[in-house]
Amino acid sequence: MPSPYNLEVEYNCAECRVRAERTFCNMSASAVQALDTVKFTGLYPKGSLLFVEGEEPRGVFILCSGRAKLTTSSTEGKTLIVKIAEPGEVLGASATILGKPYEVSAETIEPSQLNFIKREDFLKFLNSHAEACMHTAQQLSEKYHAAQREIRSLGLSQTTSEKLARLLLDWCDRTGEETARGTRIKVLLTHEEIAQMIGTTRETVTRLLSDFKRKKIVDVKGSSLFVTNKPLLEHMVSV
Amino acid sequence: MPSPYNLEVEYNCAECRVRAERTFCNMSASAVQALDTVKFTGLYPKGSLLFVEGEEPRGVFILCSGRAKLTTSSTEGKTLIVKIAEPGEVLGASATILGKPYEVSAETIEPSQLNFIKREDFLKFLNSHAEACMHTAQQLSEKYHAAQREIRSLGLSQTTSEKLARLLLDWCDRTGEETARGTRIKVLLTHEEIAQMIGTTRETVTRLLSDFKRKKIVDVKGSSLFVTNKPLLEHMVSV
DNA sequence: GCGTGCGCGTGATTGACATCACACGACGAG
DNA sequence: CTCGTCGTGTGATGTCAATCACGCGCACGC
Repeated sequence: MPSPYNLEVEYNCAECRVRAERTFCNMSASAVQALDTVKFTGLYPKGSLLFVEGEEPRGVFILCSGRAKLTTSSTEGKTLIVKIAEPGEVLGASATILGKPYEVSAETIEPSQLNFIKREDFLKFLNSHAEACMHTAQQLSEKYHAAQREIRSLGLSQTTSEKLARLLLDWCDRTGEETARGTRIKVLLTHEEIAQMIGTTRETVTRLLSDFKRKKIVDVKGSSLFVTNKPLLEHMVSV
Repeated sequence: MPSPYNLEVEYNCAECRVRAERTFCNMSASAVQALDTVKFTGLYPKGSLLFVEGEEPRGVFILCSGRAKLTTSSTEGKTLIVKIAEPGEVLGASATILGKPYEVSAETIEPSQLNFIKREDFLKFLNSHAEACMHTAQQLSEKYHAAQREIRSLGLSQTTSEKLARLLLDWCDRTGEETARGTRIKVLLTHEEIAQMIGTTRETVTRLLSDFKRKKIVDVKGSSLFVTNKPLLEHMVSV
């Protein structure tokens, strides 16, 4: 029976078919079994707030399917999208481990399946399963690497067009699909959100995209964006 | 006998007096003993390059004393100082764990004592000592948190003066010393390096500091900088 | 001593981007 | 159908900071 969100729901980690592909979940049978006893599986519609920046850590969310945006906001209401989390990522791990407030907010941008683990349970789990702890360290390392890339991008590139170019290339690598007309990426973010990803304003994104279109670098058809001249994009990205 | 760098050198982790204060090193006697057998202790003068961005990970450095700057550079030679690492931090851990190239370069900015552990030895150590793995996860969480703060600072604050203000406040918290004339911080970085920390140019840093002096927010005496009006600085920082 | 390099201070100029402002189509709710 | 809302396109204007350019003091070597 299909779920209300057209998602295959897997309530049992032990039977999850994609487990082996996931840094964290790829564990021995006994560890997975232990995981199954403490987790709470949930389906979340698009727009669900998982946790909010500054809140005390309740626990971690394992993103089984779907995607979530991690954001941080200034007191003036300006928002920065730090990262788009993909399936397999563990959200809120660092705050949970340190016992410090969540440093970002997490919100699903697609219908998503998540496994929630309470803080104490998660810590106990890590302490009793060495491999889980190792995998968590790997997850954290990956997150740290991604954060470093973000820092590079924000701090080293002076021009906004460069940041946008890098974002598009990133999307090509991550979710791009090669077609005769170039690499296709499905843009499910608004210009406003794109602006929040690269730390600029909505208007600038609109203008830059028009510019890219005029220069025949990209081509927009509905929610699809074709990157027709990837070399030129790459050339714009010095960092 | 004093070392050539006026540092107390501790070649034996088991006898290290500050071990308990360090996230990573604060381990059981047996684990510390194991650590002692695989580490290489070294004294490094100011300006030593520990590892370089892009290089294959040889292993990790535990910063026992001194400080190091972590940098990343663009192909055009522009450099960003990502972080100033303080004693107790483990450098290169994420790259070593993932087996991916170092994502930053590390260079000592003071004479420093470091313990080096080869990659295989470090991974073995983590696998055989659960608590070490846990502490590494904590270290990585802290690094990730710090990176998030950096991202906030770079991405959310539009004006450069705000970034500089935040940096100064950061230094007040970290190494500040309260005096009758305000909080004193010792600036061992050049304007150029400060610029690289907040992603701007040397000239702008000079101008902003003059500006702050004119506004009686700070006062510079040699390599000491007095923050005389901290509330005003805090007011500039909205993020 | 004198050069040489380095860190700092400032001016002039320019370009990129934020900001404000408005218009237009799409789409859902009533 | 009509009205609001939302995402998008685009112009006008101002401002902040990058860039270039130069001078100045200070330390260090020979």
